[in-house]
Amino acid sequence: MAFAETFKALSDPARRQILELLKKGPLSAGEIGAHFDMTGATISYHLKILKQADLVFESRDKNYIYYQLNTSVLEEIMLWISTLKGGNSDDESE
Amino acid sequence: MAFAETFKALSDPARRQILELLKKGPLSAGEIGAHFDMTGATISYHLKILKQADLVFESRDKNYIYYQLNTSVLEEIMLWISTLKGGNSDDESE
DNA sequence: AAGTTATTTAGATAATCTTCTAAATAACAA
DNA sequence: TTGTTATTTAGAAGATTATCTAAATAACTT
Repeated sequence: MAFAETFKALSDPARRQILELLKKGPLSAGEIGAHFDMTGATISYHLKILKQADLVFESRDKNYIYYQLNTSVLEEIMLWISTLKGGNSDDESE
Repeated sequence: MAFAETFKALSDPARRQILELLKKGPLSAGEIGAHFDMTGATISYHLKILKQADLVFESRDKNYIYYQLNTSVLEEIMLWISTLKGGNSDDESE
C-alpha cells in the first residue's frame, strides 16, 4: 500500500541483501546477522523497516524469530514500474 | 548498472512523480517544476539524481533542456524483483 | 527461580539527503 | 554587446538515516 515506504526500504543495500538471503527460505534474525558486519541491533533496525514496508513477515519459534519474504508487495512494485514503462500493465511484446 | 543508485533515486516521492510526468513525453526542467511546490534549484537537484541513476536523459533545444524517461533501467529493476520473487526471470504462471 | 541466549528498544552520533537562497552559466533576442 | 530567460551550481540549514553501545524483553533451560 504505502509505496513510499516500500521504495525507501528497497533503497538500502543491506536490506536488499537481506531480501536476497530470504529468497532461499526463512532465516532467524541471528542467522541473517551472521552474513553482515553489523551489530544485531542494526540488523534488527533494518528488519523493522522491511517489516513496516511489508516486504517480510515474521513468525516465532522457540526463542527465535524467523523472517521470510513477502512477495505480494513485490508484485505491486512490478506493476508500478511496468505501467511507467509501458502504459499498459498487460504484456505488450514490442 | 549501479543498483543502489537506481533504488535510491526511486525512493523519493517527488522523483517518482517526475518519472510519471515524463511517461507522457519529454518535458523541460521548467515544465516539470511547474507541477511542484519547490524551487527550480530543488527540481534541478532531483533531475540530477534521476540522471545519475540513468532513469532519465536530457536533450537540449534552444535554451531549454528536455528530460525524458529511460526505460531500459526499469527493465533491469523488474528483472531483479522478479528473480527475487520467482527464482527464474522467465514467465512462470502459478 | 536464576541464568543463558535471541532479539528488540532507547538514546546518541555521524553521515547523508532535501531544501532553500544567492550566484553562476548557457543560450537566445535585441 | 547588453539584456532576458532557463537551468545549474555552491553553500548553508534542517531533517532523516544508519550505526553503535547499553539496557530491556522474551523465551528457553536447569
